[in-house]
Amino acid sequence: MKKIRTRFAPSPTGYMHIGNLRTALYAYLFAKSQGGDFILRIEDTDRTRYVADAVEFIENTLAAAKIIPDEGPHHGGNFAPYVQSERAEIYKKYAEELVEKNFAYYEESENGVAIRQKMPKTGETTFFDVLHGNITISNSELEDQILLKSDGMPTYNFANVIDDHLMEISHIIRGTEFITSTPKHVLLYKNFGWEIPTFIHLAPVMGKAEDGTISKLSKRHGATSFNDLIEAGYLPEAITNYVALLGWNPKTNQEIFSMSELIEKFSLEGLSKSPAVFDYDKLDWMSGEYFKNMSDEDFAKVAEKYFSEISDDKKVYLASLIKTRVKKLSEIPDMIKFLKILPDFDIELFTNKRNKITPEKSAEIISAAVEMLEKISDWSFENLEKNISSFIEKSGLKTGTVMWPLRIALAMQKVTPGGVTEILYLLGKKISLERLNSALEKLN
RNA sequence: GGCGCCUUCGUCAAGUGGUUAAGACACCGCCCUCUCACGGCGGGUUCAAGGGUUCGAAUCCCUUAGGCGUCACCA
Repeated sequence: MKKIRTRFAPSPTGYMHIGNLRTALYAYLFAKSQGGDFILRIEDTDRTRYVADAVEFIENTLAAAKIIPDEGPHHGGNFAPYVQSERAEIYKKYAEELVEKNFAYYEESENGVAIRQKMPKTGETTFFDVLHGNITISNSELEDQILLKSDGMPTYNFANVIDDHLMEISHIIRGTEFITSTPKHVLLYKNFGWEIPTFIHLAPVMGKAEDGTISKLSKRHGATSFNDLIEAGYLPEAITNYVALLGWNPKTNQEIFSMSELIEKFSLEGLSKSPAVFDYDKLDWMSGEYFKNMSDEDFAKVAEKYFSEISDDKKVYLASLIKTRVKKLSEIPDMIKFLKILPDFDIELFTNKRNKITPEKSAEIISAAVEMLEKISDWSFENLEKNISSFIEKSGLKTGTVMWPLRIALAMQKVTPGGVTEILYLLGKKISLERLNSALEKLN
């Protein structure tokens, strides 16, 4: 059997749209699942759109997503070069061959000489697409397209055919926007007498705007590039996992997949031919699943830059509290800000109906708690827990009734990651007592 | 506008003539609980519309509507 070879052929724009990333992922997964090769090829034939370092950017992004090309600009391979601007001579040769065969012709204009493909005026062209079946388009819809521009560079429609053939690409996986230009490509393959590869045109990734309208995912929908998402604090693995399921389903109820599981389970049959809306809620959930499944140590490492104000010996402990409460890393600073800076005193917070708490009652409880806490020298979490529970027991009050005013005094906010004991431990004895005493003063 | 593609819960989706139309996210309720989370249990909401074919249609055919794409010396 012929070796499966797929390619990802982006133009170097310095931006990795999530739809492009998904295309690359599927091409990669398909090749790898079949024991084939995945090729990265840069389509930079439009010299006016040159972006510095864009090739490195693409390579780095793929690497972060764990999509590793077998061949590419910096990966080597038997079909180099993998950058189209470096292959100009090749396209020129084939374009001239087409002119000789009378399938193309020269055209003069003020820009210089270009070569156009001669399209049949009648009949129709049919090609097979794995997702859509046979697609037929009348040749009368086709124009004599430019093959070689007057600057000597090929157009996309020409270069991709030459390269896909020369690089022995077996399956072309790309977006639906190329469906209508595929007959032109097919005609080219026929003109050369080349074998036609298998086409798989993927449905686009859509975005939902605030007003509910749905359109192709774009910047108006917020973070829409892989890098935007990383910046927002999602794990690359979570993004890849989510994106893989956006348009492909494994026919089981499994949702969490490692890259190797993805490769193992991937098949073309699971690909969906209708557009899929990118759902940030579900990405959040999946991201949370990844965090929860991490060890405290690993989470602390990944959240390192957001933990900068916490002393090293407490980072892993903090991680254990945060990892079940976070969907993206960028939420961490707001969540733990109170550890460093106590929000302004607000007496309203000391009133809580459910726990039957009033500012007056709070003062009593805090005062007694301060007395108890001052005597504690072993400020470990376990010891704090022990002392606090016996303190509550002796008081005859309900746990919530005692904890509420303490939490408010310590954090000055109703919601905290972790309970009062956790906060006491994180804050340390000195600061804890300072905050408690300060609240007491203001309450009296 | 021509041509092409698409259409099952709000979203991702299973489903290929006979099912109570899975599952997940989100949402709601309950339990757990010192707050918020986590975890557990439960709930509502779906076959775009209209015609056929058939004993029987989400599944097959036709029409309509809507969405998207494409008509470049961009990719």
